[in-house]
Amino acid sequence: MCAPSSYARNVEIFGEGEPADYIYKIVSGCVRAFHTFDNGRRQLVALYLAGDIFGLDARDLHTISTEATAPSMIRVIKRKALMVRGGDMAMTKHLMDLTALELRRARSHNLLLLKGAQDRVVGFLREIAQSGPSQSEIDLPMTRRDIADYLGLTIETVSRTLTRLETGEAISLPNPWRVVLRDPTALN
Amino acid sequence: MCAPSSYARNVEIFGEGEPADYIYKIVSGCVRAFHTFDNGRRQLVALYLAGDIFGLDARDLHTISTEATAPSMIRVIKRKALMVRGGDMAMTKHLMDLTALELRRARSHNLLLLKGAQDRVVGFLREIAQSGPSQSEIDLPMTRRDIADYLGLTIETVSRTLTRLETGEAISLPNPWRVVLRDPTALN
DNA sequence: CGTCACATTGAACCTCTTCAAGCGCCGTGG
DNA sequence: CCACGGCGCTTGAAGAGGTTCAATGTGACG
Repeated sequence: MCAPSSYARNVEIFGEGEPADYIYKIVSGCVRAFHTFDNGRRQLVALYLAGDIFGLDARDLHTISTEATAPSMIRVIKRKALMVRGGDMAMTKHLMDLTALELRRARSHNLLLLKGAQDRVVGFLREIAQSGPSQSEIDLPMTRRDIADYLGLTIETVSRTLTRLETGEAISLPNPWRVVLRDPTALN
Repeated sequence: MCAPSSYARNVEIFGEGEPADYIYKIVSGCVRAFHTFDNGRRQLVALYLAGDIFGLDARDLHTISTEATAPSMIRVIKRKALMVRGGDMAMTKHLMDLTALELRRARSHNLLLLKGAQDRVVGFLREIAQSGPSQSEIDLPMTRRDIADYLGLTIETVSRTLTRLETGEAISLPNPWRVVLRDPTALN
């Protein structure tokens, strides 16, 4: 459709309240989707990785903001180019499936938010592992704050939980942005 | 489309894994949508009231179960009747808007789950108040367990929070299924 | 080499959960 | 008609898990 654009770390892709004229597909990198509260706190509602499509939540105005959490390549696609007059039914149906998928993801995220801190972190790791190329070597293209805001925890709890998993021989942390799953079954 | 059917309390409307051939519109009553875990615990992902439409989350198989929390009248509509061959674009677009709305609701529910117990209960009351006819008199067509499972709390905490709101003069509880908002502004 | 952003670690506090008991309502059956 | 039993709600006290506040550690970049 359109050549991918590149976004630097912490650069906004779209903001809450802006018209939703485009949808986005991540070629590489990572994007956070979040709400900002009055008190300055923010809550991530989703973390998108390579291959993910986002921007489908809105009817006409975006209800969330999005930023790159790491240098990213993102394909920007005009909505109107897809919903052509006369209607390509197959494409419309595909868009609806994608929205329904997004809904299921949001709900599975809900389930995660009701568990204890350890289960949340483990669930997060599984999530990221699935999206990545390797099942055992994960890299985290986001900060602890992003993870914490995504899981509804504090950065301290996330950090503590990761080190506890490491001392429990389940994972190892060569550096803060790299996780190696020692024993895939140990994440239970 | 079809005359509304009636469902008694705790009767299943559709179950996880069943084919998603229909969508549903509530005429009156209340429906819980939930996951059940291995340990028997369940988590409500949504509570639907009169006027709400549900069953849109699935591509082909339902990922959640639904039951009436109270005697309900529900209109059942065949999916195929809407997605007619050749395609009524306006209707398809409408379905997509509804799915996107559902996504936004799921996300706003996410936000609720990250707050303290009092904020969750208050948020829940506002939610129900908006769907009801009166802004100040709410009736709760579901049990404390439903509310607790919806908010990710225990029934004890829900109960305690409600009585604390009552002693704090914000609401009054003539009986367990009726809430009167004394001071709408006091819910802040 | 110093600074800044991010991550880690520790200790006190607070909220919600857990376990347990008691209450009120309503339908069933003697 | 009244007694009983079940179900749902309320209330209390002890315990666990996360948050908060504070200090330290570490790598990247000018």
